[in-house]
Amino acid sequence: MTKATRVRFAPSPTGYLHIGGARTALFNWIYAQKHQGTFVLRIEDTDPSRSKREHEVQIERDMGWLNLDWQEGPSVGGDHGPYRQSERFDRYDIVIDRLLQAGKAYRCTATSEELDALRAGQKQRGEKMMYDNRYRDANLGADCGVHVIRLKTPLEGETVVDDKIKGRTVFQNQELDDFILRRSDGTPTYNFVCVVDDLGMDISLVLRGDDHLNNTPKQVLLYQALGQDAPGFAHVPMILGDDGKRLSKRHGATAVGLYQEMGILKEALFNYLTRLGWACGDMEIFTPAEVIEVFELSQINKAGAKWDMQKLLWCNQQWMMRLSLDDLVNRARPFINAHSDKHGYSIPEEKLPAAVTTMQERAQTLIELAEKIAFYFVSPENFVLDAEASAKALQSRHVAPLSAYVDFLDALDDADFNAESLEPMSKAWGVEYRPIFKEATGKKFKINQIFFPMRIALCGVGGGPGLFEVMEILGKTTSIERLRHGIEICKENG
RNA sequence: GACCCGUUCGUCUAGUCCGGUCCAGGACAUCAGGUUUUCAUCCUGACAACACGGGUUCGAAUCCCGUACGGGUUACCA
Repeated sequence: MTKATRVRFAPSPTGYLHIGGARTALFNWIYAQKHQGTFVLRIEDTDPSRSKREHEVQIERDMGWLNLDWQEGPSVGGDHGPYRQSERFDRYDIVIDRLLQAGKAYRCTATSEELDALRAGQKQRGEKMMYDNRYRDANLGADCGVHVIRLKTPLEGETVVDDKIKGRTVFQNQELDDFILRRSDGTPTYNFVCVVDDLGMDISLVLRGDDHLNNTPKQVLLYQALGQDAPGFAHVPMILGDDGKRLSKRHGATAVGLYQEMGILKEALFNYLTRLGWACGDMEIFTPAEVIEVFELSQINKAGAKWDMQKLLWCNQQWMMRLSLDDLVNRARPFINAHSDKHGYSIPEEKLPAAVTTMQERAQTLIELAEKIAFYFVSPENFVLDAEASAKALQSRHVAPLSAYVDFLDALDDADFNAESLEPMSKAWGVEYRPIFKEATGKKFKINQIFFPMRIALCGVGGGPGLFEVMEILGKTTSIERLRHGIEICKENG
C-alpha cells in the first residue's frame, strides 16, 4: 500500500509572498492535484522576532489570488494541526526528551562566543568550520545550566538523498556536524521542527527550494534517529535575476502582490511561473488543468532560471486576449476606476465594454488597458495631443478636406453614427469630394489622406483602433468637437 | 576555504536516462517582409546555442574523467 500523497508549503511569515516561494507553492499544488493528494499550508514562525501575523495573512491572500488552495492550514484547520509552529512547541519538547533519553541527542553548554572563536580559529587554519563535538560525550544533565540540545550524528559513513529533481546526492557524514535542535532559550530550530512536523503531518513528499538541499542530509539523519522513514524529497531551483544571482528586490518586483497591482492576470503569472524552469514539448500558454494533466516532477529543470519580464508581459497579453469581454472588463475595472479617479474623468458604463474591446489585444497589462482607453472619456481640457505627431500630421493642406468631412459628419443621422455605417458612408463621401478637391487644388484626393490627421485629432496619438470604431465610441458630438479642434491646429501649424 | 548543485541561441527551454533520425527543434526578445487607413493581433522569414579540454566509440549535445565558470550551504535564520 502506498502512502497517501500529502505535500506542504511552509513559508515563514517574515514578509510578503515572494515569487520564488509562489513557484514552490505552485509546484506543490500541481503535484497534489495530479495525485489527488492533500496540500497543507504550514506557517514556520519559530522565530518570533521576525514573524508577523500580517505577513501570514498576506501570504494566504496571495496564494488565494493565484487559486493555490490548500486543504489544511491555520485558517482552514485539519486533523494534523495546529499549523503554526509557534503553537506546536509542546510537541517539539516531547520529541527532544525522547531523543535525549535514547542518547541520540545531548546537551551542550558552549556559548555563541565560544563557538565564534572556534570557527574563527578553524577558518584561520584553513580547516572545515564546524562544531568540534566538545560536549558530545559529556553526558550533561538537565542541571548543566544554559545549554542547547544537539543531535548526535554518525561520525562516519554517508547519507544519501534521493532527490526527485536533482537525482541521487551523497553527503559524507563527517561533513555534517552535530547541529542544534533546540536553542538555549528553549525555542526549536528549523531543521528540527521541519522534520517533526513533516512527520506529524504525514507529509509524503517534501517539495521545496533548492537552497534547502544542503539541509536535507541533516534532516535525514534526524528521521533515522527518530526511527522513522524519511519522506521523498524534491528540490526546485531558485529564480534568478538577470545577473544570475538569486532574485531579490534590487532586480525589481519580487512580491506576488506587486504583480497583481501591475495588472498581471493570475492565469498569466501561474502560466509563466510554471513554464519558467519546466517544459512539456512546445506548450507555452496553458491552464492549470492542462498542466496537471501532463506535469512530471522529473521535467523540472535542475538549474536556476532567470526572470524574464518581457516574456511574462507577452504571456499576460496572450491571456488578456483569451478572456471573454465580460471577464476582462470586470478584472480591469479596479484599474480603470483608479485611473479615472486620478485623472478626473468619468466613464459611461454602457460605453465601457466597447472601449475595452478595442484595446483588448493592444495592452499587455490591465494598467496599460486602463491608460489606453482613457482618451475616449477625458474632457476636452484634459485631452492632449502628442506634440510630435500633431506637428507632423496636422497641416494646413488638411484644413479644407477635414472641414468638408466634418460638415458631412454633422449632417449625419445619429442612427448612422456607428462604425458599420460610418465606414462605407465616409468612403462614399470621399469619392464625392474628389472632384471638388481637384477643382480647388488641382490634385487628387483619397480619403486615406485624411485618415492619419483624423487619427491624431481623435486619439491624440498615431496608433490605435480603427477610426470608425473610435468615432462610434466617442459619439458624434465629441468626434466633431475633436476634429474641429484638430482643424484649428492645422491652421496654426501652417 | 570546504561541501552540495548546476552549465544547449541574449532569455525560457526540447533533445540527455535508452549515443546515430540534431551541421540541434520551439517560444520570448531583436531585425526584415506580408496583412491592416495607423497601431496591435496574425502570418512568413532572418539572426542566434550544445562552457572548455581529454577520453570511450564507426559515430557524442547525449557516456566517462578533468578544468573553468555560476549558484547554494557552511548561524543558538528559515
